[in-house]
Amino acid sequence: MTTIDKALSLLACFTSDHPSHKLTDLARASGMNKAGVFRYLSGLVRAGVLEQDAETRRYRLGSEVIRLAQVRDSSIPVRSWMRRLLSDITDQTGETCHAALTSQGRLFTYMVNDSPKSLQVRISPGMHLPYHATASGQAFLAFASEDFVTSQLSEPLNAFTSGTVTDPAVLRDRLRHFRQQGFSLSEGGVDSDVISVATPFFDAGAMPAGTIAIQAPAARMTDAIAQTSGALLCAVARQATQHYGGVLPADFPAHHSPDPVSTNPVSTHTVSAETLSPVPAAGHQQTRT
Amino acid sequence: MTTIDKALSLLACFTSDHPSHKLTDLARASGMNKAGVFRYLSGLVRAGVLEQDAETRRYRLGSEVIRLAQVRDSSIPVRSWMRRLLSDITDQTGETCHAALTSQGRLFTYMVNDSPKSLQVRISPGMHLPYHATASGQAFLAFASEDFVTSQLSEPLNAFTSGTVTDPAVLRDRLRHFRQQGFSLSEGGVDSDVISVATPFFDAGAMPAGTIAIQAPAARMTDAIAQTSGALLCAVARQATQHYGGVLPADFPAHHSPDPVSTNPVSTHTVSAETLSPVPAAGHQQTRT
DNA sequence: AAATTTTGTTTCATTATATGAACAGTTGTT
DNA sequence: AACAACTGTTCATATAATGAAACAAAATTT
Repeated sequence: MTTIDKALSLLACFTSDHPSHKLTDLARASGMNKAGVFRYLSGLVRAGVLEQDAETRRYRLGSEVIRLAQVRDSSIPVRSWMRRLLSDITDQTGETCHAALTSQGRLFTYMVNDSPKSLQVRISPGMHLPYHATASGQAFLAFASEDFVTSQLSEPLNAFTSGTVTDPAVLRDRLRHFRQQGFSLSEGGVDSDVISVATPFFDAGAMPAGTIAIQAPAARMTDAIAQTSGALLCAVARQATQHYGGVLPADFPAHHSPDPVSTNPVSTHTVSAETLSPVPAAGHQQTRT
Repeated sequence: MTTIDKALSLLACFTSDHPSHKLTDLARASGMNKAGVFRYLSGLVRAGVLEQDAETRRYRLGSEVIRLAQVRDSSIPVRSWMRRLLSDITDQTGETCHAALTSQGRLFTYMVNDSPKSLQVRISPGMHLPYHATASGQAFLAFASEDFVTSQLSEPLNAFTSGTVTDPAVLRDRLRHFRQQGFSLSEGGVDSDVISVATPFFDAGAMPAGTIAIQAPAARMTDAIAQTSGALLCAVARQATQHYGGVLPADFPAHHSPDPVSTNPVSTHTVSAETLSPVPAAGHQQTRT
């Protein structure tokens, strides 16, 4: 493990649930020496990736990460088309939906589109989604590599409700089924009385890059509606994959609903060499006020 | 210079203008050894901060930065209230406005709210704003530390148009005036025919944390309108500072327009220890290098 | 199609940097 | 005031970073 790995591994500790940390806690959590952690944190602060609260001495993420995220989004503008896709989904189903992205082997919510209804499922961006207990996670696993599934199902599988499936064998069965039908369905995996349907979208290597999911109160999500929602999600995932510059796996089902989502094409800003390349070795200019 | 510093210094090369890079270019740009840069990049890729295009071998920012930005925003929710402030500004003025944030001593656009008018000034988030040539940059400098101003005015000051002020002495005069009136005004500093008004908002140390600016075609921005806009911006900056958990410098002017912006209080989600974690005390500060 | 240049990646002996136990300084608490 | 908890610093030792050179694979030119 290099020094850089050790330093950057600290970043994984910063989550929505724990957005700031004390030095000692980080040292304990990471199992590394306090002095070393201090040096790493100092480096991260110098780079602007972290900043330190002058009063409390706690470390939190710095504004550089905001700049970086903005730059990332300017080259791979997921935000813009994802917003439209989610908004289309809510228009058609009336339910809350969200997109999740994978980073460092973990899945986290990326964007949420709330239902206009008064009884809605609450979810916020940046949250970690456990693979085994969420529809998104299961949709992801259903199309993930065998190795990845194995590694995830070897982790301790916490039960959040009495309905959480924690038996690896049962989960594997479900994943097979989900892969076949193209979307996952989870009833009360994290919250009782919430039913969720999800499907992954794919990167250039036909591996899942993230998921799109619909969540509704159990009372509103009948079997029939779940099936329709699943088909809708598959169609949306197809579009998302295309915009992402990815390719669908060969066995991704074609629910031949001709064009379930809006017909007006979203800006076809795919991730490709064209999007990435235009960097002539010239000086930068033309910033506008 | 530690290894971490060297590795993280590479991140500064990723900008809106150059969102992806080849190994060799990064080595040249950073003046470091190719093998070393390769190792650093590999580390950053392992951490998910960067990812490498499988085809082109180019490096671009990874999805981890998106997660981090989301986490940062969940603890310091600038996005939500900034969106409202900008939207209020455009409602009142009809012009395009934007917010910029500082990171690593540089200013970059953070959020843009476009004018509904057909002739609008185009600007995109994540762009680098030169201090000397933009209203935002000058507003920032006007309230920045003497050392920082000196260091910035020692840099080469590029002229983007014939109207760009590149004389440090003249700039210093302007900054004094801008500080006195609370907002800056720049005519055609980067684009001819664009007039821009800006004012900074502040962190807990009363140092500028970012800026808010209005931009309009020169034809629409008369002197009178510029003054009104400036006063409006000062009031908005006051609110932004409050939401940010900052304090105004003692000499920040009070344009006693009773309540120029909307009266409905923005969600009072100020940045404070409560937002940060289970730690008492109020307010926080940023360490500034 | 062959030759040449450019580029990403690996190797390895040398050297500088990371390491961590102990210490010092600070803040908050009993 | 003494104590506890924590952040930050020191320094001899060990380990990881370093960079020139080599290599393989593209890309470009001849």
